[in-house]
This record gives sequence, C-alpha cells and structure tokens, in this order.
Amino acid sequence: MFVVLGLGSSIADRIYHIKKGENLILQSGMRIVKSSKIIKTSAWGYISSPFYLNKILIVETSFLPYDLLNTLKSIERKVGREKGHMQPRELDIDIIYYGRTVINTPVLTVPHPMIRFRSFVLLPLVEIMPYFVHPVYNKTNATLYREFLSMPTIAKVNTGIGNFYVAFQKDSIIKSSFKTIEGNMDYNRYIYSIVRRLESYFNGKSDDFLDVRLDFKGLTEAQKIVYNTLRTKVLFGCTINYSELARISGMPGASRFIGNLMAKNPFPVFVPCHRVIKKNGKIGGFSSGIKYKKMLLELEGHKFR
DNA sequence: TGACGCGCACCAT
DNA sequence: ATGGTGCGCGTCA
Repeated sequence: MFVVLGLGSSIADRIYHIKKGENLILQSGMRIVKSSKIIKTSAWGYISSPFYLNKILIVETSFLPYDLLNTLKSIERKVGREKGHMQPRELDIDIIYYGRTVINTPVLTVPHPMIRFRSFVLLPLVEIMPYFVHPVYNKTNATLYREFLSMPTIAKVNTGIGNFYVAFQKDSIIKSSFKTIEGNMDYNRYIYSIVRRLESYFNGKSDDFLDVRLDFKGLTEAQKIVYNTLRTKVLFGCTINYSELARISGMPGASRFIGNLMAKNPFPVFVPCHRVIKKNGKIGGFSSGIKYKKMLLELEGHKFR
C-alpha cells in the first residue's frame, strides 16, 4: 500500500530532525518512493509560535493504518521528547493519505482532515502528486490547492475569554467573528501586523483600526453609512446609545433598525458595535454573546456588573 | 404589502 | 425598579 506522510519540525535543528525521522521510517521497513522539497512555513494557529519546516513523502508500506499510526508515533518519540497537541516539537508525522482509504474514528482520520487548509501540505502535494484525487472531496490535489488560494485567510487571536477570528482577502478584511471562520492560514506581513495590534488591543491598548480596509461590498447604502459613522465617530473608550447613533447617521428614530444592524455587524471590533448600548444605561445585546460585549467594554475602561 | 428586530418613550404596577 | 404597549425605521420576502 502506498501512503503519503507529512513531516514537520519546529525546533532546531529542524533539518536534522526530519532527516532522522526519514531514517527511522526506512528502518521500520517502509520504502520511500518519492519525496518533496522541504518548505518553510509560519506556524499554523497561534501566530507567535516559531516557524516550521515541512516536507511530504510517498512511502510503500505493508503496515495497516493503526499499526502505521503507532509506528509513526514511536518514531516521533524517538526523535523528540513527548509534547502536547499544538506544541512546538522536534518532529511531527501525519498520515495525509493511506492509499484511497477513508478512515473516520476518534483516533485516526484519513485523509488528514486539514489538508485543504494547509499550504505546507498542499504545496508539496502539488509538487509530487498533483493529479492524485482526494477520495473524500473527489478533487485533485492541484484543484484543492487552487481552491485554497481563493479562500480567505483567517487570522486567529486569543482574547482571554475565547478566540477572535479575522478573514482577509487581498489585504482587506471581509469578516471578523468570535466564532470560527473557515479559510486558509496563509499569513503575510500585513496580516501579522494586524494580529499584533489585535493582541495589544485585547490587552487594553487603545486602537481604533481606522487605517484597516473593510470590505463593505454587499451592504446597502444605509448600512455603510451607519457602520462608517460608528467606526469613525465612536472611538475607543466612548459609548453611544442606539437612537443617538441613528441620529448622527442621519436617520433619526431608526434606533430599532440600528439594533438590527448591530446584530448582523460583519466586522465586530473593527466596527465597534460593542460601544452601542441602551439609553437607560443597560448594556443591550451582542450577537456573539453578551460576555464578549462586557469584556470589550471593560477593556476600554467601562464597568458593568 | 407586511412582518421583523441587540430600541425608545410612556404608561402601568 | 420591572413590565407591558404602540411607535418608529430600513430590509427582505
């Protein structure tokens, strides 16, 4: 059976760890049929982690899936110390494909479930087996990579009480959310800089993100006016009530419409709908969950019980 | 045309 | 201080 393995290392000496992994794979009786170039990538998930080197191998083996998994785990252990999930490690080996077999159990998912979100898997796959058809999506690796490139890039920031996600398309933000957004992790320098600013913001530093481009297409004229008014006139540390925001947006009396608009704000934090509170001093609603509105207002210096 | 919503003012307890 | 009732407004079906 031919299988595709993904090797990665995020602790120096990375090349040495990968090389050692390959040798142990050979020693365990597998035959390396083809191997990709090594590529360098930023860490997946939390951006502050160190960089990775990755490569993939096509190997020929007689191991059955679970035996293969155990063998690879023991190789990982031989190369490095025991590490938790998502921690930097000497060597990480994933089963990308096991022939055309599909496995879906708590211990093992094959093909690897994150293939279509990871350039460090897709890029080498395109290099050494572009026309292999993914048995679940029924698409070639080349197609998966093309789809990956047209996905938004998702930055993920820890807020202290949950994650905050920002979806970028060509250096402009198309959506932000306190819930997971689907997309790739293909960060660039600009996205890094926004993430660093968000990290500071969630630590209490004042930032209105007015230079950040938000993609307002698909919104009505009235919606754009309200979001822009809120964004540019109600800055860090301020609050406003729904009817007052309606008034300064040029639509007096539309407080209920404003509430509606805040509820479906595609850009929480960047369009600061958390600063819109009720006239009687109560906090009002928040579509992502009221705890986030409280958290944001508190880090901007307000008190709510 | 008519319902709907993260509100508001006004009136009741 | 709570709790109901119309009212208001732009959307979407």
